[in-house]
Amino acid sequence: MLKGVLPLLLLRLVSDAEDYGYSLVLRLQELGLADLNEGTVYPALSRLESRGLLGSRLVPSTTGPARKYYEITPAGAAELSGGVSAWESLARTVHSVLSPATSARNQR
Amino acid sequence: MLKGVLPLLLLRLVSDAEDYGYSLVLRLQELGLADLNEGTVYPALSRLESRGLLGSRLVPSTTGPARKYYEITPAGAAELSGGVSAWESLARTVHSVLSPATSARNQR
DNA sequence: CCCGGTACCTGGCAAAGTCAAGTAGCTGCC
DNA sequence: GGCAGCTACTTGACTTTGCCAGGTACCGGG
Repeated sequence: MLKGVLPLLLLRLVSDAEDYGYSLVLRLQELGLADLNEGTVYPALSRLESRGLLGSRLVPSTTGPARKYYEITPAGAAELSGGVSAWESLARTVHSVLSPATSARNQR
Repeated sequence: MLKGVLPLLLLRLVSDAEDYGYSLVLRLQELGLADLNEGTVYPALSRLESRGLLGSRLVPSTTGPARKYYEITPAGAAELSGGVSAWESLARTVHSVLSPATSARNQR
């Protein structure tokens, strides 16, 4: 399970430069999320769009059907930055619990 | 959302020393998971027990109803160690995607 | 002309967390 | 004695979200 960070990852990738679903799937797979499925990503993108965090436009491709490029909206950027801090905070907490005394001791 | 790390946190806390649900809720809240609810923790503990990762016994208390103490099983310990590496791997991946743009300035 | 790669969508499912409420033992206060 | 309030666990309905499977469709090459 991706534990709900997927939307965050998508926002982040798209915030660099607009991109389309299929490409995002491939990028995430290469980043180490090998068993990530299209059936997971596309709905996630749709949700983000319907929440107004992403915008999209169709662009014809010469190598296949039209691609749906997504770009981040201001609301999406806000969500992203809030989400990143939430994630960092959670990750720190989890790490401090999971890792034995060595690091748990001088964590804040 | 705690996104699936909760079982891991519980296994970890219990692996230190056996403990009961209510106490675990309080400990996790103090660790920074303030909006964590009993309704989240108790079912999570039950699931872990039904999967054979935790064992339990009832112990009468002088300050209220009997407490259900959980202790980790060998299977639970295995699950824990596997889960920790999975988490750390995921965390690393997520961090590497998220970090680049969120300038290093508001890191810890 | 069909196959394989590109590209998207959908519906049904299951796991896990949230919310809300309920049950019940215990202490202390009036 | 009764009630408030803390302790402690349980349960049910609901929602999100990821997983799986399948479907549609455009394209180039053998």
